[in-house]
Amino acid sequence: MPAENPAEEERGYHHGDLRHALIAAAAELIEEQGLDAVSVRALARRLGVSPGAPFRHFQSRTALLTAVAEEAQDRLLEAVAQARRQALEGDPLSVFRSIGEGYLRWAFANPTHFQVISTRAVIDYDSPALRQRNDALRLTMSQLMESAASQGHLRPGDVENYILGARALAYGLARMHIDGQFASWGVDTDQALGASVEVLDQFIAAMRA
Amino acid sequence: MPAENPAEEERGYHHGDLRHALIAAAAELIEEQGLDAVSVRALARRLGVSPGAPFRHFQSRTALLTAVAEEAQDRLLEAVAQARRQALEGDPLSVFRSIGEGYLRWAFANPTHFQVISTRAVIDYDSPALRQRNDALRLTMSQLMESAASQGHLRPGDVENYILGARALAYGLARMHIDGQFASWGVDTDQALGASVEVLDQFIAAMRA
DNA sequence: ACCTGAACACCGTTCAAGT
DNA sequence: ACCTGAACACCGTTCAAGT
Repeated sequence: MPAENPAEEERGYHHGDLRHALIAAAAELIEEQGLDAVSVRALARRLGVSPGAPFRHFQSRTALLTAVAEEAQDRLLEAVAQARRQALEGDPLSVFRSIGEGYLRWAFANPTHFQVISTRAVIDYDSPALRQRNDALRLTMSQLMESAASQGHLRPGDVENYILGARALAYGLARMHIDGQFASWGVDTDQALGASVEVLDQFIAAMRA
Repeated sequence: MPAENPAEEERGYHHGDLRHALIAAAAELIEEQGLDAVSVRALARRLGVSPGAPFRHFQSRTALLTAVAEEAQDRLLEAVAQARRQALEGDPLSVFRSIGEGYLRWAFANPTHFQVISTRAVIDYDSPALRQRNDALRLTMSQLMESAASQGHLRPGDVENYILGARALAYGLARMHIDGQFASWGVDTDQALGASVEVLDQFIAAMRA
């Protein structure tokens, strides 16, 4: 974070923090017009630099989108962490439920960013940063499940399967939303989040001992 | 299916069934090199026609890929139907489990085609053909769940939530695979199908009364 | 009826040359 | 150190003109 922070408005900035400006502009464009609209050239145009300039800061379009994904994943994990803090009172399984709901709320509120995080082929999955953050979430889920199991709150069955299943359930619901599949499921777009949370609730209830 | 069926090999076919040839070539290219490699121009080159020729048969690249998706969805539904036939003996919930396994097996065996079916932005989701086939699968799931419920095999809870949840679970597992997320889950690619079927098993067991 | 081939407005990426 | 601007090899799509 250097001291320079030139006004992006009006004309006339040709230097400055192009790297971060690119990430921010990409995040904006994704929100406004979807992933496909994010071309390196369009970003360069938006920031008033030449088509080749972004490549001083990112190896490729994929590398740029990976940086966007890392930022988005940070916000997702923040949302999950906040959901966890607000749910301190309950037993492990209801905390688990709360972080699932936080995950779903964020994904439904930020569909295109969720898409960037989750879609391979658009980002570089070998990114250590992405992997670390993903591991952090998995660890949180594991700990909650393990303590639910050791406190006898969990139905018989392999704990790893419950963790992976819960993750796949939330991931599936979020992707069904961004892939536009709730419509063909008889669920209106504005009811999709509510329906998803209900589903999550019921499946976690089914996991209880 | 017209009588003409010119040899695609060697040189020299400029007419023929270009429409179906395009769909077949697209399916091949998807399998060989992934979705991104499927450009209209590359297909035209492969079939020895000019860049504009495909547009006599499809409005757009999206329309072409939608046709590919319809074919792929047919094969997926066939796989599911076959799984159902082979599982006639059991109670409704174990039939349900079998079609889930059939779904997963197909998705894991045909990842790029599953991607084409499921990814909006690449195909036209308003396609009536796609919607009809999707409805057919949903109806099958509904019937099995309803009869499981009426025979008292199902745990208390809203039946619709179980159906949507089961679908989201299978969809999520399949998409986690094509999105390359099992690696960061500590599951090798060649174990992903087995792990997914186990998860499905355990969740269906949890739904039992 | 179907196809060609040129054209238009885009891409991602590279690289000499400028400051 | 960072950026420009031209260049290369691609796209999807349109459309007159050919057969």
